[in-house]
Amino acid sequence: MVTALRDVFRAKGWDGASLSDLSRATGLSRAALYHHFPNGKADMAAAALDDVERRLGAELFAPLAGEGAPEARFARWLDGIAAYYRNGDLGCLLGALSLGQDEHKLRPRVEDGFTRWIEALARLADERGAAPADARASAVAVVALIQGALTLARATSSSAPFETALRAAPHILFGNRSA
Amino acid sequence: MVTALRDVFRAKGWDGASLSDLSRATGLSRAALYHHFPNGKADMAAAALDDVERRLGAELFAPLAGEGAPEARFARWLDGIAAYYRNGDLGCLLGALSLGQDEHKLRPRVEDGFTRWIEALARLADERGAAPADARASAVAVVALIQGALTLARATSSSAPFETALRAAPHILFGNRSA
DNA sequence: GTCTATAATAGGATAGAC
DNA sequence: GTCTATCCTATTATAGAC
Repeated sequence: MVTALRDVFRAKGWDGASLSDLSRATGLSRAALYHHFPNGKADMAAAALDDVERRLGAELFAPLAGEGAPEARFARWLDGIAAYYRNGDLGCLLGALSLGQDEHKLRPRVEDGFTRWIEALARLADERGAAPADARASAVAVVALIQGALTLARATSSSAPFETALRAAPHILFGNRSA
Repeated sequence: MVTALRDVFRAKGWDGASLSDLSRATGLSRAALYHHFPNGKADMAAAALDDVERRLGAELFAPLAGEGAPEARFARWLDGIAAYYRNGDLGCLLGALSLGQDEHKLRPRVEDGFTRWIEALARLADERGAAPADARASAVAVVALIQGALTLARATSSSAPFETALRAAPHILFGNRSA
């Protein structure tokens, strides 16, 4: 059920995801949703964030910090990313929730999610011997690249930008970029 | 007036931008807005797209195709981009409108806008001698990078990701990346 | 051209039956 | 736990005065 909610937020964002949408996706009435999530949409989005964090943490970010060459781990991670986003057909929950509701409670969680992505990738670049500042800059660039590629994929109804971005990612994370 | 509308869409996206928001930003009543834009929000967003296309076309993309070394033109373009997005404080209209309203009339225009960005940058990489496919891939990566950096900047309330992305952009567009 | 007033609808949320 | 029914508010849109 949470995955159904999650997918609505991924596809429509905070403002676009109405209770009717969420009700339809889950097969539950609006009132029934309030039984599971007393605070309404905010609780549903929080549950979706929980689900994504738990799932991606276990399947993608744990192996990323495992053993083997950094390049090989990153390549596996990219494969996982491609699968999770279905080659660009699905959006990113963090990105979708970053627009809208100005003052809401989810903001820190979204920010935190992005920070974790960046730190995990920065560690990888760091292992390869990059200077800390360069490692972080490369990691930021890779996360931005993937986020933007999902935006382009959605806007153009094509998976091509996403695939292009994933191919470029290793060069950006590990490539020799001075300053 | 159109720039006020534009900025609301940039900040809140299609779903988040209500007529009340647009009315407040312009200082006009909702009814007065309908006088200028008979079809409501859709017309306002279209006018915002017109404004952005005209403005960026003249100030950024025309000089990009001008004379001088590609690297220098690209550097000036990046300066213009930084100014237009106020170092990441403002969002991208295309990106903001890419989420929401499933079937609406603006979709082709958003797609077209992104396509023009990509083609302009691809020409630049092409001038530098990149193979056509590589030039296009690099251009896609740069547009995605900038888009994603704006998402990160908004999510983290920091201009740092945006500035990092702009520094990385020349290496991605012109750097030696083999396939 | 802009306003006030108003309609019609959708969204968010709650009450209470089962 | 899930439903129907309901409420309140916000949103989109229109009518008509000035």
